[in-house]
Amino acid sequence: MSHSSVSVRFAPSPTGELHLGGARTALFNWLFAKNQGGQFFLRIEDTDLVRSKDEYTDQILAALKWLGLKWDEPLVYQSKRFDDYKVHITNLLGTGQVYRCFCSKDDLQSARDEGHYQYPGTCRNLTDEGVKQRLNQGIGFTYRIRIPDGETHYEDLIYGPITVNHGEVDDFIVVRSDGSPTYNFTAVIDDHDMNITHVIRGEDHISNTPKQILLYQALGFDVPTFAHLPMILGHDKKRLSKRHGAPGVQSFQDEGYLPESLNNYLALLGWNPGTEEEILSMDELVQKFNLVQVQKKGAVWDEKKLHWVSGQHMMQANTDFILESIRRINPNWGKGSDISYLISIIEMLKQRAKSLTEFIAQSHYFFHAPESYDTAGLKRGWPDKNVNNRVEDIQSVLNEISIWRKENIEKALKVYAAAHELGMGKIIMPIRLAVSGGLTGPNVFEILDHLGKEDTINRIETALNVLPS
RNA sequence: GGCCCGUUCGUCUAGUGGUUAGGACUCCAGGUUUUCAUCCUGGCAACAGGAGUUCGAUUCUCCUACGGGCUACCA
Repeated sequence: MSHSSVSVRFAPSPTGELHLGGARTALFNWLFAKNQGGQFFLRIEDTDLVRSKDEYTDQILAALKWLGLKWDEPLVYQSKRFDDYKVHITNLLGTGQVYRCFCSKDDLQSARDEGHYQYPGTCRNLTDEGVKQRLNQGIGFTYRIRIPDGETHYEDLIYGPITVNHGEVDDFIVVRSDGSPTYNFTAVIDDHDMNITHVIRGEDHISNTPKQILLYQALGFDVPTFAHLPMILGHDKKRLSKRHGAPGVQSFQDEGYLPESLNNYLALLGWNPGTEEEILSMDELVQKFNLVQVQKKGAVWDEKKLHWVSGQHMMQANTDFILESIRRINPNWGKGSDISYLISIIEMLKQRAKSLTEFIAQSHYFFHAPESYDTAGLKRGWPDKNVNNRVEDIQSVLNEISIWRKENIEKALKVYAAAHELGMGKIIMPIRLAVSGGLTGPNVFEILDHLGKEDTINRIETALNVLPS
């Protein structure tokens, strides 16, 4: 039934939550698939029974959902495919492309410690008799692939032609002594069984690729196309990790970033649309994405730029969507207020908040009278006792307003300012301080309008009682 | 140790055998905004080094340096 020619997969290992590098790999796979009208699959690489945890799988899936990277069914778990792998081992053993290795872990390790980095080939040419003997003695064994002479060449969609001499490729282990298959082996079989056409993954897999190609050939499978993505780096230019304090994707959600912001920034890390546009919606990313524009060089993670990108998306974001997103990280936000009130607050503030958490912080005074006043703001806006007299005047001016709308408020205060030959700043700063506790925020007349007359008058009253402090 | 990959402003990047090497983030200085954010203007700031090819190299080739990755019975 599948008419699409392109199939890709993201294959995380559930040994930790989804990190930024994984998210970027997932995103690029997804974008490529969508751009090509292909399919995007997910495979959980849980062959490491010791380190894999279900809770990590759950976290990874949740993070991908949040990012909006929907995957096609079925979802593949490698741990459920051990029987499939076994069949291939039997065949490969039959043709001699795989052989049993009876070397112990310790022996191999000590050889490495002495500077012999490659497998010495101890068991490569054991006679049938020799094998039988060892089996009878009950010696544990692994399966290794027999790498033929020659060299392997492939064309990386991002890095170009890559050639490796087989002298550099070890007879690596494909099945451990406990019978479990290793990564390079399972990845090849799964990618084949899942009909993966393009393997898009991190650059750290470049040197695995020849090994896998050799495996494809031994198994008689078609070799897919490979594309390796450059790493995401920390400020020390080393691969980004927890050591850099790099958080999992989940925490970006908690910090109030919109998923499209993270996706947009992640896309810009190692890719560009070929134009000077930087703020792109998911649809635009899908439309413009291609592997040709992907960079070879690793890219340093820059939280500041993410923050800027986030601010751009906040400005453009749909108001209802922002409300929904805020409620997701803070279900109590604006509880008890009319939706229309909340909507108007969002429209006022989304221009100046760069994340949802900033937004929540900046919206506080729309729901609660200030409990304290910004110190630096007081210095400028309410420096001494003289201000109180003026504020009392203003309070009564406001009190006279019968139809409480921002135009009327503005007009009344301007009249007052003109009559007393005062700059508007002298009037607005103390009022802003009184109602919001600080000197930043949207148009002050609009704030008063939203707060309502009673609240405004009360907050000014409170300020008159406690200020200057 | 070996192999593979990479190298343009601090960071993300554009770019061409001849360009004042462009943009974005950050930072700084102005302007607009009665505040803040936005917005506008301006500024700082890069082709790792050395050979070679060439009339001419940031661009092509080689070497060096530096950085990264892999070299596991991890993925």
